[in-house]
Amino acid sequence: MNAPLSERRQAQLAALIDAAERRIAEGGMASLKARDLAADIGIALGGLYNIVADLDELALRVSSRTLGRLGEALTAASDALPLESRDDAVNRLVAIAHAYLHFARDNLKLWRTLFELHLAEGTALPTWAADDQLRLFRHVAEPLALLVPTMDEAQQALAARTLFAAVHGIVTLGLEERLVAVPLTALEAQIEWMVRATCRGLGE
Amino acid sequence: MNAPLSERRQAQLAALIDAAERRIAEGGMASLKARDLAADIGIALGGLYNIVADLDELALRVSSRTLGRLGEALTAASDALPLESRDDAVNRLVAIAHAYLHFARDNLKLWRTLFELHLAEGTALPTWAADDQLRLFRHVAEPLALLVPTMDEAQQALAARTLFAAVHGIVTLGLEERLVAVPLTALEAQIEWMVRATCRGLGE
DNA sequence: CCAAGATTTGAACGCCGTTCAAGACATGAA
DNA sequence: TTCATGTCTTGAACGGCGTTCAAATCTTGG
Repeated sequence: MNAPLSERRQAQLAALIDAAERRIAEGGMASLKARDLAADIGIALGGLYNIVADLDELALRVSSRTLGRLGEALTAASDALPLESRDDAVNRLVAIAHAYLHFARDNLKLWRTLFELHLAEGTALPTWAADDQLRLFRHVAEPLALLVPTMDEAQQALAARTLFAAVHGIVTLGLEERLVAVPLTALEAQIEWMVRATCRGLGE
Repeated sequence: MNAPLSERRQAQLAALIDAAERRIAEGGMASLKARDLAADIGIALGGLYNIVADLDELALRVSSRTLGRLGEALTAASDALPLESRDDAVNRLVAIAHAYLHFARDNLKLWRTLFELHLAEGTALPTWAADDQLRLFRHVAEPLALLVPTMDEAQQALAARTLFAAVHGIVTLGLEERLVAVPLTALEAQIEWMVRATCRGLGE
């Protein structure tokens, strides 16, 4: 075992993130235990802190990976559709919203940890993590721009954010199993209804 | 100190919830520590578990109180407005949404703990807690019923839930300080825009 | 082959929620 | 009043957690 240091570290980091991702997918963020992870990748307990500053950083790295996969899912949903007419734009927004719902459902625990990261009060999140978030909004902003060409860019960004947030809220409550369960198809219908209504409202 | 047991217990429970509420309002759910709370109300550490089964139950009781206050805030916002025409109904929905935003902002940490309760996998939440949630949806359902009188009750309930969820999502992302800050007035405008657009969409 | 530096190790620390044997206390009968 | 009995309260102790750091182990250039 004598690969160059940095390479070895890189491999250890990747293995660690893999293990953490598996653990979170299985049992949520609450099951991210230092001792388990160290055992998973075959190092001593203290060794974790040579790879990663603390478990929060690790959760953040897993989240970044999850955000990446989410972005791919939204891209796949977008690219399948044309974007020429206003109708196309609306259909794309619906498709993106549906893709968001399905990603959240298929990656429930990982998706939830995206919003359970509580960075220690003072510290801001790394720029690479913030960038991932902005990329998501852009998925929405692109078709939206076609619907409201008169808005300036800041307004468009804000509108995209709002639409994203609304869909996010519906998905969040819809997948919250401590409330009355809503069938997936009903959830899809509600999301579509709400996106179309909002788009209609945009024109006025 | 010789009040009847149940009375004494009731007082201890109230004091405990008070202390927990103060702690959460100050530092979020993460600062709900058994030893601090025991000191706050002047009992021994172990004594907590005579009053409450565990800290989760305590967080739930604080949340119930918070939901109660939220309900009052929404009621106050509703009662200030007439409810006769369709326009009245829309205005009420906007007012309720705005009241929700302001409550969340003014009670940030307490409001957030409403959604951070992670009951141990298997156990369902007590009925008294579930009822509080349904009461909230009813605030939205009442004016909504006036807008869509043709829907049956189940459909109306679902629509109310969806509208509530959409507003909730906008508020959640809007108050998330790890993203770009959005001014309060902009948030209000976005919420109003989205509620009105949705209402317009309802008619079609 | 060795010395010096880098890396890994796991025992130990401090903090946490929760438990439970032991002590303090109240109550009613004698 | 005195004591026995049942109830409530106490805080030391337990097991588990994230994190640290002196010591052990490896790696490497001379």
